[in-house]
Amino acid sequence: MYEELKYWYLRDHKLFMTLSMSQIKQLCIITGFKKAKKGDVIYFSSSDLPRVFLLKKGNIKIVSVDEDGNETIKDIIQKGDLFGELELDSDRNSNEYAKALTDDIIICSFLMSDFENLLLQNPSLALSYTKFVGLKMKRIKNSYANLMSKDAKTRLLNFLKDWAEKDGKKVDNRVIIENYLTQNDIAQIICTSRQTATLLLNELEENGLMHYGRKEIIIEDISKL
Amino acid sequence: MYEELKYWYLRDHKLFMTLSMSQIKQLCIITGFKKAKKGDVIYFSSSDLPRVFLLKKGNIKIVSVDEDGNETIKDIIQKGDLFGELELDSDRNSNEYAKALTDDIIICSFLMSDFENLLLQNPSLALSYTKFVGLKMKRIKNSYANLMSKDAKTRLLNFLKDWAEKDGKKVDNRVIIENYLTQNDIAQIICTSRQTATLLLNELEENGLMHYGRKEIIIEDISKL
DNA sequence: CCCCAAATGTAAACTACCTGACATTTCACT
DNA sequence: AGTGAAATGTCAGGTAGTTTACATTTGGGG
Repeated sequence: MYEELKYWYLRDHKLFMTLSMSQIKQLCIITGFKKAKKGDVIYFSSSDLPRVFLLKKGNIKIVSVDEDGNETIKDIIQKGDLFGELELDSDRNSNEYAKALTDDIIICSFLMSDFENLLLQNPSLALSYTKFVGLKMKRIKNSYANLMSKDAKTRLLNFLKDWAEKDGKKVDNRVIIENYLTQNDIAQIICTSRQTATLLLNELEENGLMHYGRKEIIIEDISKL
Repeated sequence: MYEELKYWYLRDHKLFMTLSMSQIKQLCIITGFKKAKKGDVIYFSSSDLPRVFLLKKGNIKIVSVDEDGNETIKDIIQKGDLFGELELDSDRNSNEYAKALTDDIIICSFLMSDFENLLLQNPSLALSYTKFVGLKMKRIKNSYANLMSKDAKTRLLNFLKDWAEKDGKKVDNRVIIENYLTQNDIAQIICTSRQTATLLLNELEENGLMHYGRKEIIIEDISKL
């Protein structure tokens, strides 16, 4: 039954819905089933075989450290997201690691080579996957354009709107987001200093546009952001 | 013979090398064969069916215009590059256009729907294509990290090294690049103002590290950049 | 060959943001 | 219940880079 559960976790993802049970079993996910809790550093053991990961529950951030020791948040992964070597082209020299942002993390994983084989046998899956990667690329390109040309305030606003849409519970125009990010995290995501982020958040608060709390974020009127 | 030429242009690309001639013909490239010269604005007729493009000769830039009218260079496309709706997911609302940077541009194109069908019939092509898109994504991610955390000077240096590697003729440590970018273009690519770019380029010139000319760029010692 | 628009050069004023340096608050854990 | 580390709040000083505003040079088209 426990075994079955693992397969189910994969099957549950819309990318894999069209696969038969035997095909899912091919992905040989036996070794790839992990739990973690808040603050845990999760992976990128460069010794290991390259893998693709699927986050079933919780939220994690992908952090990369450059030669100067600067930490950059590369990505926020949410429930249902695939991550890891999506490029299907492993170069493990990148200095990245993942960190759990919430308790109760569940991650499935499978070997890239198994996944590639499956793609070869299943063209429509390959096409879906290609579109999926493409979509991801499009998102990156957008946030990219956003970061470059706008000032910190606009970037924060855009990020909040984005977050609210992806993760918030909306009642009329009031949105409540379960918060798993510190102000420092937010600052890193929108590429500014912690101080500036704090300043801007407080400014929004004074204007009655939102409330930042450690547990949740309340946006009074999303349309006014 | 002219017809044959078109097929050849496609076949010549390593992504399509494994295809049979009949498969290539499936791509129905008849309508997609364009020439252009410097300064020409090339495409993104949103009325048209979504296409994938292949640049056979020359250099072009993809420019996007945001609501404030700011122009951002999204990409520089070089000979052999695929571009356009690589995401296989057309949303044509984006305000993008392509502009020829050199004379003597040759572009092939094919319909996305044809391409998708081909991918479905040819899983190994699908896999190659996915890897190809993945690689592109990785590059974008890198330049992204680069742009955010470094100052303008470092960004310029990185761009120059990159350019030299992709496009330069190297003799020992001396690299000559055929220049198709104005200083303004360079400024936009590294996300700074034209003035700053000019300043930095002249600084490099004074230090004897490189020479910027409208026709060519000479880097005296690439290892010293 | 000349002209003009585009590309390049230069400089001062201004500003958004970063850095560093704290004080204060919160919350997880003993 | 208390405490220490992490998160948040606040402020002054410094600066990289933008903006504005012009002057100069270049090269392609008539």
